[in-house]
Amino acid sequence: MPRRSAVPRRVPAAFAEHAGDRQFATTLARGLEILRCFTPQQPVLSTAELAQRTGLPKPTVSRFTYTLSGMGYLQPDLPAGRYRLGPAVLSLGYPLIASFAFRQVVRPAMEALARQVSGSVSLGLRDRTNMVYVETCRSAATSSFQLSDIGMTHPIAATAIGRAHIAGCSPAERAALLNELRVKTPELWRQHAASVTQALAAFRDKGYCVSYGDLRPGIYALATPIGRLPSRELLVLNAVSPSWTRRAAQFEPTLAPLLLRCAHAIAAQFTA
Amino acid sequence: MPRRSAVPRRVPAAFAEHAGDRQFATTLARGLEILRCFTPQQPVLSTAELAQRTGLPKPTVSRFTYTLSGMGYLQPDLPAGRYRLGPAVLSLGYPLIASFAFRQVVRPAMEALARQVSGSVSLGLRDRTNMVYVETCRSAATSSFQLSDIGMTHPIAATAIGRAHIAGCSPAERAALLNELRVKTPELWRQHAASVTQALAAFRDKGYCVSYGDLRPGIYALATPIGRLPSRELLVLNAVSPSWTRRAAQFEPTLAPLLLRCAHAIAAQFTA
DNA sequence: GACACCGTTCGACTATGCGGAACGCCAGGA
DNA sequence: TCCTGGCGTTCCGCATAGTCGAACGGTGTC
Repeated sequence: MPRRSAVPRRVPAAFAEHAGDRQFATTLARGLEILRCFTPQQPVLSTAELAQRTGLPKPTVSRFTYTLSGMGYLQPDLPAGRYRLGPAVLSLGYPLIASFAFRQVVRPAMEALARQVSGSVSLGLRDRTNMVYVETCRSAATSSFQLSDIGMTHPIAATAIGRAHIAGCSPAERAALLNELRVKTPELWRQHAASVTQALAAFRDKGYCVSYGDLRPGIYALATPIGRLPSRELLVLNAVSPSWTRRAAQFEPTLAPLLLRCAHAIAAQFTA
Repeated sequence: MPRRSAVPRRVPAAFAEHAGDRQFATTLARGLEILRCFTPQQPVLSTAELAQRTGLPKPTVSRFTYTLSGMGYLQPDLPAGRYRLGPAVLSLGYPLIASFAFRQVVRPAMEALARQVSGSVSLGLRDRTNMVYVETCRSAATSSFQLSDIGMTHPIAATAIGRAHIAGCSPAERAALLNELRVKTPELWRQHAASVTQALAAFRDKGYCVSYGDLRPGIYALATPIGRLPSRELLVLNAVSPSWTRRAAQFEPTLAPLLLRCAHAIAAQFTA
């Protein structure tokens, strides 16, 4: 009688919120979660590793890797049973990235700023509680600790670019966003709520936001909102630089004017 | 008594080949097919349009858009019931694009070539029967007919970059690839088989491949293979330019040396 | 050669996804 | 104001597509 049917489906923690949501296509979400497991640090993953990261049983992972490989989103790697992302994942983003025609135009200004700050300079958009880079320029000397590049994401609350986004929102948007951060990322919110409040106050005076190693120790960043795309999304510019810990006091005075000048240049080319 | 159960699941043509394949996760594949419907020309799609393009019934599409929106891959657009790609689609490609560190290094050489040819210059990798751009540079004056950019795909058989890929393959790889093209894209193969054969012969003499408007009338292109990435994938360089129809005879003599010089420069930085 | 680990295959079970039909909404026209 | 047509979502019974424990085969190690 202890009917085996009681085996509860091992729901990955990430989708707990959708339990009982008949509208939510679990299989689709789980499959996409496979693709999300890969990182620059772990570009090749085995079935067992994917199973561990997603919380799915091995046979399920196996079926997904089979399907995703067939569609080009994964590529089998040697030794057998290991997978890398396939070039097809880039083609998913193409229609979106092609709609950002301004990227070509503003690159020189961003490259110049990247050289000036000896770091990386990016344009980002919001995705739920994250900022996603849609364009990135790096100075030749950038330490390759974590490579900034198109598609990189950072939590809004913990970063200068995220705080600048909040600052650039309308009051209504801002209220909704802050609430979303509080509810959906309580841990990050607890850590950074104070810095966020402070950043918003500072923004009113100075026109930019900062992060002094909030995401990663020793990495300092500045950011400022630029304007709205035709699709109404808010575009934000940042400049990130390591190695200012020894002269922290010089960081803002030196770089903030450069950032703001670049932002204005970009905004000008925008409306033009 | 005409039991309704006979209702055959309306299988989208794209997955006909997987009918009865228990290993293939149809729901995942269908959901991803939704994302593939978007193009630069049609960046916003309604439920009805998605249903039409995928061949799926409206309620199914609705469930997928709900799921994909929740995950950030789609963004609801106004008026209600319309969708755009969300920034999260870019984050799927990040781990892959970050692994192409060479992009930063070779950009200047590519930009120079793009200016020289008054067109676009790209680096591409193979995805099944297509080439996918992993980096693109455009001259300022590029006619924006179809915007080359990261993630853009082109069929192998119909393009210079695809033919150059074939030329750069080992004999065993080439045999397998040509067979795959014949089987999986019979229509394209029929149209371009002769040009492919010709291109391979020409490659042995000259070291590059051409396409004189094979994909789109009036668009001429050159391409040459560069070398293997650490992951063993073959990297290929192309240069595309419109507006040479009036001086077709000048196209190759003028641009081919520039392309080859750029390719060698890139290859050098590679092995270094 | 035994063992440990891993990835895939098998198969029974049923929860999950499916999709026709109904519903509610909105815009345009009479 | 009331139709009408088109669209997107919701509903809900059905059965199929997904699930996952267990078994299997392959590989590397001691």
